[in-house]
Amino acid sequence: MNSQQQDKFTLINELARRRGFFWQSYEMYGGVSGFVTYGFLGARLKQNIEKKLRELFVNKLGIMEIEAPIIAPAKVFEASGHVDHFKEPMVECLKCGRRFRADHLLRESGKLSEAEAEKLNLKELKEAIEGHNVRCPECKGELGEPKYFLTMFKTTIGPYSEAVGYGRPEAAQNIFVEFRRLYETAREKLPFGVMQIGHALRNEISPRQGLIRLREFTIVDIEFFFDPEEPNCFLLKDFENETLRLVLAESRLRGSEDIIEVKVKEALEKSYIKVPWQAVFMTLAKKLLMELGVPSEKQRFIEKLPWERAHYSLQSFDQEVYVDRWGWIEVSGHAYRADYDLKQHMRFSGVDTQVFKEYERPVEAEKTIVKPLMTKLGPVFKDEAQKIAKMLEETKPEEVEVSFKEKGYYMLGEYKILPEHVEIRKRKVKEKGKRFIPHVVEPSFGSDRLVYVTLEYAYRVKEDRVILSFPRDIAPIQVGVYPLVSKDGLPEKAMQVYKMLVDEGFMVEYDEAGSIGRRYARADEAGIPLGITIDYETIKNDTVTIRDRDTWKQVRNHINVLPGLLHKYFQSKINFEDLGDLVK
RNA sequence: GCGGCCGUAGUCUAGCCUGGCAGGACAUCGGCCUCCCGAGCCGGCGACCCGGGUUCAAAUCCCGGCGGCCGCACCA
Repeated sequence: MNSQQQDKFTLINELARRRGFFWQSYEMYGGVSGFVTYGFLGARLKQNIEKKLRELFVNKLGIMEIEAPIIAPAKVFEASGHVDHFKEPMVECLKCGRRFRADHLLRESGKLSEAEAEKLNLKELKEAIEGHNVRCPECKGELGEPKYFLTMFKTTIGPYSEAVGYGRPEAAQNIFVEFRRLYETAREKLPFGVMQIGHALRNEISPRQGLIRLREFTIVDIEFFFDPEEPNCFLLKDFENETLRLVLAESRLRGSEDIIEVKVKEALEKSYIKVPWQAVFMTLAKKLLMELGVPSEKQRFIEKLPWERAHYSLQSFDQEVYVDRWGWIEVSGHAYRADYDLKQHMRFSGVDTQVFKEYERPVEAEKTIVKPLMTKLGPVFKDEAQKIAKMLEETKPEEVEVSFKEKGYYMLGEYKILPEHVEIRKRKVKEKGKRFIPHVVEPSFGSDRLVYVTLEYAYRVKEDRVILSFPRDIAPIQVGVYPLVSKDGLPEKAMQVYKMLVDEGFMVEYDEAGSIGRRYARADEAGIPLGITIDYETIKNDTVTIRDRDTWKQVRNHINVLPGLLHKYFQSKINFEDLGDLVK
């Protein structure tokens, strides 16, 4: 195969394996799809990309970063809805053992529409398969019981099989389950954001797109909490004139994927994007990708259709980047999760996830209070009285009052509460504030996908040589140091320069193997932005040449000004031409 | 998960049809040479995806598995 005919995905995967950016894990045992190991260059590239995310969100926006376990007890993902939603119905042929998506068989057999088939539960699927006499499409054998294939990794915690745990399919839930403590740490003020960068696990049925779809991958989840009654974003004025390229759900429903280019301000005025904070995060995501080397015209935000959205989301945009092989692929998702998750965890755990917000001025209001009379509840409900009292406190008093008036009793779950069990009081109160569950917008990045698109957009071919033109602030190695030839004291001098730059905190590589041209070529392929060459002039006057990876131009300057200039260069405060006098 | 194609050093590949010592190129390492872009010379390391079968003998033929690519499906 000729390298010119291959697509960039293939070229990048080959280069990645050869130069040690990443490769498929467990090759020794035949390899397992969906798992990847980053080598020296790739691990550092990924760290540098994540460092940029931290600079952007943690340093500049004050979002708090946490690090929490990958394994969670089953309850967490039961509450979050993942146990119910993160699964596909499968059915196995009793004769040949092949497995199929149960709903797809029904759809393909022409008996049901896509929407109908998707709604069925296991029992209904079984009945539909039997009722329509659907058989194995391969061998016409009889089909067994439909079963769900759970796409979360399941395990047990400790030695007891009943202690079920799941590998997290997203890093978000850690933030929701720790909400109370995080809110306290944020000094009980809204809005505030929490970020987690970590591994997530999804047992994909058939992943085979390299870094694009993995079973274990790094996810960057940010949960940004705000008061739904005050959704305005104090950063909006900095971003309202930025443009976003959107593909709206309404136009997708009309069968068009046209991209509209709108200013953030307009997107909010026209309600294309429901929450201002979400628009701001989308803008930041766009800028981030540009800094990783993806031009804005190769990016778009596509609004998910209602049935494409995750179960927790009210509005979702996927940030997509155009790549050579697959066209548009998702690099980040922006979901408006509202109060879904905190509400669910409050329901399942019984822990109050509401926040209290003080009004500027107290509001006078008449309040109905249902006070449980323990002397009455105790004898009737015995040891359940405590629990009932607590449940009554969480019930809306008005509901109880209305029910007493209409029916003479109130059903609290399975408990029948009579008027004599409680005291209903009206009281004028000064409301000092309100209690509510914060809403949340979630920007979520796939770290591995960011690495991939960075590689693809850095990939260039110049005079038949491969160059990885990484933006200078994420290059895994910053500087190469080379003696022009390995004799006459040049290597010794080069080692001095190498050590000085290492001491200055740069990522430096020393190389004296082979011809100088070969070393430059190797460095270009590893994406090293600058090459410093020690030649015979260095011996005379302590000057070196500095070579630019992308243009192959060289400048010359004194060794002792290198540290200061290089620091400025890597902070993008000066350009290559400012590093010295142009050679030739 | 289904169908088609495929699997030989780090990479690309010859050999497979017709069974008989697995060869080359690039990369890499050591040496020589070398005053700025994968130069040259000498030398070294390094491979038949795994398992089973047929056979005196399997990279080669057969079966199964694993993995890859393409298409379908999936991607909450």
